[in-house]
Amino acid sequence: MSQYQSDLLRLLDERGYVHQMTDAAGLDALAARQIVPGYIGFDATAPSLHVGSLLQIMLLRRLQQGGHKPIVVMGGGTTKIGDPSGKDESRKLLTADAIQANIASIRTVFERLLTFGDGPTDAMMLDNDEWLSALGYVDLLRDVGPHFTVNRMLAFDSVKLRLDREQPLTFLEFNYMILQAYDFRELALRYGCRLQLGGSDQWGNIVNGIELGRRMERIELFGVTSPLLTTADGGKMGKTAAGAVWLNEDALPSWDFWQYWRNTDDGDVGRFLRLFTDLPLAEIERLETLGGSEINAAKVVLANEVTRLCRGDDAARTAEATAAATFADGGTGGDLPTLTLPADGIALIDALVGIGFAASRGEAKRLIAGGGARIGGVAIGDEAHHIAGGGEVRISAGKKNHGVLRPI
RNA sequence: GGACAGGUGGCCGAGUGGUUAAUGGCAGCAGACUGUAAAUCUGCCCGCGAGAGCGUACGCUGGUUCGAAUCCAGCCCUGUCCA
Repeated sequence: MSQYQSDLLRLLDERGYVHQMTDAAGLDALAARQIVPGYIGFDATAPSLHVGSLLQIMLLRRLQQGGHKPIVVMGGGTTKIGDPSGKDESRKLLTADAIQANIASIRTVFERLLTFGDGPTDAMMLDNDEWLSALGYVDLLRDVGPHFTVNRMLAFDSVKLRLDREQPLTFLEFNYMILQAYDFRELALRYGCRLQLGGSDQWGNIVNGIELGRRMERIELFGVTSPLLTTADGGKMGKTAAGAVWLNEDALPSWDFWQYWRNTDDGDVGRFLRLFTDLPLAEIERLETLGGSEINAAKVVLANEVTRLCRGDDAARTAEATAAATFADGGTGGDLPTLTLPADGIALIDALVGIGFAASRGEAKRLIAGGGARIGGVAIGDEAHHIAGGGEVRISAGKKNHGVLRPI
């Protein structure tokens, strides 16, 4: 396994980050010899990335830990286009202002996971709009166009999928891969970037960039892709009752974030510990051998570590304390969602909606009818139930969603 | 520009005048079992309403009809082929 020379490849390999790699020996030699600037591109379509992107961010973190320079490329320019990969619908186009606001918001998470600065291995964040916007169409066609054949572009999965499904693929989107390849070349010229990382769905795009670099500039570039992360039951990562699991705290409370990790499938625990935490491998190996219900201890460690990385120490500690109070003692912890309880009480339905456990009154009723609504741990089957005011009340929807009604 | 096919609930996909708020699958939520896991089984799954019911909904606009997702017309969008 670890016949690699470089710390970087050894690190990536032993923690399970590598799906495919171009010229492993070449990259290994390079990384052993010099600081390798490497980049990953991120979307700027929303004000926060979600856990699906965390693996990529961790790749950059490992790059830095391995003594190299991570470059975060925000797709300000490419977001104006939309990557057709893996999507079967075109994305909505965003205004420049919205994109800039998104980038600023996303940056806050990167600052927790990477060390930014001016040093040789400090991270930097760029916006590809910087060079893409300045491109002249004719120049681009002349310089880059000859290096792409439509034949090959049509063979790409991202394109083929759309065509096979008889779904529209606009020319705008078709050009995405060209611009991404151009990014790599541009980063190589500007910053000596030699490596692009990404999810396995980016393999084609990455290889394009490598080829473009070689053909236009005769630079040798490298690519590494990480495995597509699915949960043990085959689903995509990153969905909860409330929707996507956002990395930004203002998009998803840390309590919910912590809970997401706490509820990891048994079969994913070891893998996730390796990928998403800095725990030493020996420690992880010990944790993943825990059997039966003991594996819950490992899940708590996972939740704590990931929350600590993404949200900070306090967030992790509060969430853990809340979980202990809520689940182990059946009480209420500080992190639970709260709703003020008026002096004359509140209808159960309104409380469920108000605290966010039901999206509509109808949904709240169904929850009650299904036996999922609890007050102080006791299931309430009466839709018209009224919660009396006065003291603090614990309200639950199902076994996992708990909240507190607190008198004013 | 022409011919043909198509646009249905988060997604896929049935439905071609009435018992259709619309079969089925996926995703999601809840219950049982458990370990805040998985698998399995059960229920739920547009909104409002205690309820009878009401309001919205099958690309858009208008029409035919007692009654339309279903028929007609125009428009918009997509695909395939032709020019």
